[in-house]
Amino acid sequence: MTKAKGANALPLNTILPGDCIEVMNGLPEASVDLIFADPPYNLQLKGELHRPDNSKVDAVDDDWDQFDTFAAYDRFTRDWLKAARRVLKPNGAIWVIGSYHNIFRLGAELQNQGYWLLNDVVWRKSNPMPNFRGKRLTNAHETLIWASRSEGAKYTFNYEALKSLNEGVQMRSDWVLPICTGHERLKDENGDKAHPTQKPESLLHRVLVATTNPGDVVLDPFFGTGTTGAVAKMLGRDFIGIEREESYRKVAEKRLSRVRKYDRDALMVSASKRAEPRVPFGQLVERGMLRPGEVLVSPRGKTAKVRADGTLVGDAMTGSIHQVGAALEGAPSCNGWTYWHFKRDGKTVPIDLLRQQVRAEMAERPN
Amino acid sequence: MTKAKGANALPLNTILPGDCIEVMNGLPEASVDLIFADPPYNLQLKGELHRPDNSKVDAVDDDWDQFDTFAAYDRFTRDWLKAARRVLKPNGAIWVIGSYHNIFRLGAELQNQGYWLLNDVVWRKSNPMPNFRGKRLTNAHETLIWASRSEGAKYTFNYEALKSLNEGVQMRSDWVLPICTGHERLKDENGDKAHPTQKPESLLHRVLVATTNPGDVVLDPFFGTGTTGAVAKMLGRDFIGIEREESYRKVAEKRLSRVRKYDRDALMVSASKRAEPRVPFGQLVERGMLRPGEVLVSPRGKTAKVRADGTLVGDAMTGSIHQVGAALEGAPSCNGWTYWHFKRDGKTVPIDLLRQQVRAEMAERPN
DNA sequence: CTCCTATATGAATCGCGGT
DNA sequence: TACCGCGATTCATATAGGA
Repeated sequence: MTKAKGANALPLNTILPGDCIEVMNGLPEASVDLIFADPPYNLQLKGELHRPDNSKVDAVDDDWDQFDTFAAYDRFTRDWLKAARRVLKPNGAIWVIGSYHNIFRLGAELQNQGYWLLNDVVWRKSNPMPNFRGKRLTNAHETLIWASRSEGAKYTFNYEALKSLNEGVQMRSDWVLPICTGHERLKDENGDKAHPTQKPESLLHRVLVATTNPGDVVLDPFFGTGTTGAVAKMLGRDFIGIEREESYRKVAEKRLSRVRKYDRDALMVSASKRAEPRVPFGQLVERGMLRPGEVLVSPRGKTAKVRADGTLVGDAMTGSIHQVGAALEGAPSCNGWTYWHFKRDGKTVPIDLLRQQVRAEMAERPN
Repeated sequence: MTKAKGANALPLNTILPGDCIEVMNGLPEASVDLIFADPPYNLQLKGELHRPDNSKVDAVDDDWDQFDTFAAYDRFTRDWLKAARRVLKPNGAIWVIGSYHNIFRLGAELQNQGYWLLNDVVWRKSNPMPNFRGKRLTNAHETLIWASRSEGAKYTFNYEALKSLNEGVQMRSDWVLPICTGHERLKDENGDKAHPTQKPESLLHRVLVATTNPGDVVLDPFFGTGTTGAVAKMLGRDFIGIEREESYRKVAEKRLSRVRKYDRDALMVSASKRAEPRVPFGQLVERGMLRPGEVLVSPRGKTAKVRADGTLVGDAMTGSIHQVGAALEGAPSCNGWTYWHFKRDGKTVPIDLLRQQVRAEMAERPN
C-alpha cells in the first residue's frame, strides 16, 4: 500500500511501533496533511515522563507532587507537539482531543508553538457516564481543538460537506454524538474492553470529512485500537499510526484488515462553489447570451447597460458587474452574478443562470 | 447593606472602581465565598467583517481587550488569579468564562496556582452568530471552568437544586442557554448596546444556584454592567463588583437599583423548553447506520446512492434526501424520510425508522 | 387585536489567485 | 511581496411596522 519509495518513503497504512516522538522525528518533514491526536493524560503516563535534567520520574517518588506532574506533562506535550509540527505540511492541520484534566495545557502549548487555533469543538456525549456521587456536574463532553500549522495557512475545510451533514444548516462547534459502545467497542480475549478510551467512528468520520480530502495522509501518534486508521481507510484517506503498546497494535491490525473502503463516488462530497471554473462575464456577451446595449436590473430596480467588452455602464459609473453593483448599493463589495438580472419572456432572471449554462457546456466539452 | 464594620469591613453590594488586582489586594484575605470572572478574551481581530447582506459586524475592538503577546496576557492572568486566590475563603471556589482564544491559558494557570478543577462547563448558545464566510465551524459555545481554591476543599454544590432545574435529571456539563438580547440587553443613551459582551442572567442564575448559598459573598472582578450583581441580589446573595470603566459602573448602578426578587421568574424560562430533537440525515451515515455507497430505493423503484456527507446521488442530480426525491418525482417538494427506503435482511424499510431509533436513544437520556 | 413581513444583530482570531 | 479584482458568504431571535 505504500506509495513512495526510497529512504524517505512514507510508511503509509501501517502501524509503527515505539515512542511517538522518536518515530515522528524519523519521518520526513512536511509530509503529512492532518494529525489526529488523543494523547494520554492519566497516571499511566508517569512511566514516560522525564524531569528537566532528563532523569526519569518515578511514579512512587516522594517528590512526585502536583507541580512535578504538570511540569512533566507540559514537557511531554511540548515535545510531541513539536515533533508533530515538523512532519506537518505547511498547510497541514491538527486535531487534539482531551478533557479538563489536560485540554488547557494542550491548547496553551499549541498556541505557544505557533499553531493557529481555528475552532474548539465540544463533543457532547449523548450517553455519558453519570456522576454517581452527586458531587459535581455530569461530565458529559470532551473538547477537541482544531488548529492549522501556522497563522495564514490554507487549511482544508469542506464547508459544504459539513453543511450537508447537518441538513443544510452550517455546522456548529458543538457535536452531539454517542460514545463508543456495542459492536463497535473492541473487546480483548477476556471479553473486556480492549482500550479504555476508544473513540467512536462517527467522531472521526466528521473530523476527516471536514478537514481532509481523499488521498490525504492522516497521522495518529496515539493510535490505540486504530479508530483513526479505520475511518481513514473507509474514507479513502491514507493513514500512519504510531502505538507503543503491542496489545493495542494487535487489536488495531485485526480491526484494520476487516475494514473496507467505500465506493469512489460515495466519497465525493458536496463541493464548494469556489472550486467551480471561473467564467468571465464578457463570455456571456461574446456568446450572444446577452446583447451589448441590453439593460440589466437589480432587485431594487436599479439599472445598468451591457457593453461589448463585458463591462456595465451604470449611473455615473462604469466597470465590472461587481464594481457597478457595489457602487450602486454603496456596499464594500457585491456579487454581480446574483445581483444583476435580465428579462426573457417577461420573466426576470439572475445572470448567474447564464453562467450555470456555460459551466454545464464546459462540463460536456471540457477543453 | 454592608454587614461587617471596622478597617477590614467588606464593601458588600457595591461596585469598587479601579484595577481589579489592586482592589482585590486591598480586600481582606479569605473573605469571599465565590468568584465569577469574565476577563478579557484577547481576541485578535484584524480587519472588518461583513455579513452576506453587506452590513458590518460590530466587533469587540475595545482597548481593554488588547494584549500585545501571549506572554503579556499570561502575566495579567497570573496576577489577577493570584489576587483572587488570596481573597477566597479556604472552601471557596471560582468560575471563569472564556473562548478558545483565552480559555486554555486560563485553565492552565488555574492549575498552576493550585486551584482544583471541578468541571469545565460548556455554554451552548442556542442563537450564536454564524460564521459568515464559511471558513470555519460556527463558534456556538463558550467555556466556563469551575474550580475550588485547592484540592480537598469542601466546595459548595447544590446537587438537588440543579437536578430540579433540569426536570429531575442530573445536570450535565453542557448548558443550552440563549445569548443576551432583547429587553435584557442594556442600552446606552444612544440606544446602542452598553457593553459588548453582556452575559445572560440565566447563565449566572445557574452558576449561583449551583455553587452558592443565600448570604454568601460573590465577587466579580470584571463586573461590566453587573449581571453577576443583579442575579446575586435576586437570589439573596451579597456581591462585590470591581470595574475599571466609569461608563460601565454607571449602567450597572442603575441596573442594580431596579433589581427586584420577582425578576427571578424570568430566569427559569430557558431551562424548560425542549423541542423535538432534529436528526440530520448525515448523522445516520456518520453513525454507521447507513454506509456511504449504499443504495436507497423509492416506492416506485427509483434509486440513489448515499455519499459520505449525507447527500444523495440520483440520476443526474445530487442533493439532500428531500431534494433528490423531489427532482425524481418532478414534485415541488418531497419528504425524503418517508420517500427513501433501504434493505435489511431482504426487507425494504423506510429510512425514517433509523431516525426514530436515534430519537429513541436521545430520549432515554435527555439533555 | 392578530398576523405577516421586513429589518436588525450577536465575544469573530471569517479569501484567493493572478500579476 | 503587495496590490487588485473577482465573487462567495448567515442562523436564531427580537422588534417594528404594516395589513
